[in-house]
Amino acid sequence: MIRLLIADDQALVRGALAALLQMEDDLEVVAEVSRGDEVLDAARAHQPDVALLDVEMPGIDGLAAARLLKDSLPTCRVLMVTTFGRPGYLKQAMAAGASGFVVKDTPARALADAVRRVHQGLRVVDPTLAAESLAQGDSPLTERESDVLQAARDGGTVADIAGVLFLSEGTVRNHLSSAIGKTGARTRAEAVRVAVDNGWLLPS
Amino acid sequence: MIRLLIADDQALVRGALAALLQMEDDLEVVAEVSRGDEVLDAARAHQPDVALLDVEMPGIDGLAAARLLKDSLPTCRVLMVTTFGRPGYLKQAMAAGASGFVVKDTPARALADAVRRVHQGLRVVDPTLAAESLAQGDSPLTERESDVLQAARDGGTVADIAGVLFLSEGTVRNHLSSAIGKTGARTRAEAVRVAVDNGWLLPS
DNA sequence: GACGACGGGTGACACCTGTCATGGGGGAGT
DNA sequence: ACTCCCCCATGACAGGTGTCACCCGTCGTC
Repeated sequence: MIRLLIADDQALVRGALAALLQMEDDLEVVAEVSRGDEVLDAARAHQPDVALLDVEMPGIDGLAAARLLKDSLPTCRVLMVTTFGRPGYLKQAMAAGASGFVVKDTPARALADAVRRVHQGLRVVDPTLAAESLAQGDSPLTERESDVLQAARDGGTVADIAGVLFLSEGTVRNHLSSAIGKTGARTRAEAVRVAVDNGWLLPS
Repeated sequence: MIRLLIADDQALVRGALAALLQMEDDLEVVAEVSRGDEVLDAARAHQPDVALLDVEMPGIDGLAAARLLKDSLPTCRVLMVTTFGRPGYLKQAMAAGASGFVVKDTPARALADAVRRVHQGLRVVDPTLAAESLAQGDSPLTERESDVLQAARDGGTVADIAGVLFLSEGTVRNHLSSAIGKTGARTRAEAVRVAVDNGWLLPS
């Protein structure tokens, strides 16, 4: 019996996923949580063998949750199950200690197999996503450039960003200009879009 | 036996949803599709009593699919099941002839009930969402303003937008300015964010 | 030690944006 | 007819934005 923990903020998806996996004879869902910051406590209480984590979650995101989980319960394998196949997420997930990375657009039967493979200690990665991830490489953005883009996400002005990050407006403009150049964009908004699509920015 | 059609682009969610509903004795999933433009054909072939449609789908979005479905198979009830609780989506869904609107963040047990209620001819609407929808009212944007915001979504310049919409740059700026004023934003990007959050723009 | 990459800053400049005034044309309601 | 609203357009203007050159200090590396 493989003991499972499921973390997803959408109750319907979470329940449906549980129903799907519960149908397998060798799988058993022992815990369900809806927030990233509930993962650790639930895992400690129910000692799952495999944790299925969504990336987008309230509280803390799935990647941070995976890190905490790996720190606290090293024997528990982590399988990321996410909506968006952003290549950057895969890298971050693997760096966070995840054993697998599956997009929600995979055949339903494959999930149970993925869970079993992960439980055996194998790595499971969506092949097309892995190719994309390797093809494009790491994020070209420096930490500060990412911060600035992150702050520019909801459409604030340079002054707003400077206020949030406690920077001079000129510095913000410089970082933005650099980020725009590196992303191949021609506008700040375009640069944000590119960075988000590639998973170079934090989730949420 | 209530015959169901499930339309969702994420294979995992679709399968899991089917598994969840299949567990009910009075429900039967007769068709699953992953694209909006496959809904009509599948419905004609399998004659479902209730169609569960996601809003975000490749091909055509769930709202357009609901319209087609209502035109072609009036006896088939439509229940929208979506990720994002954008108040504007609810209005559009109801206008498209949907009988119900459920967010994916509802308890799993409630879905089967919703399906049964819809099948009986009742309307099912998320209460908190209905309140929001009523509170904020319709989109204040004119058609052209929505078009311009839609075109501005991926961060293009005024010239780009003007090129796509075959408008003068000045006109684009005017529409943008008007949209910014109506949304209470202070930047084009902010206006886009507000409009998207409220469901005033088309999905995708 | 020299070098380069990064973070932070300033100043200047061309260009883009957002706003406003103003105009014309068309459709809907009174 | 008159009014109101929407759409399209033009011109002008202040302010925001993107780019560049140049500066400093720090840190890791060769």
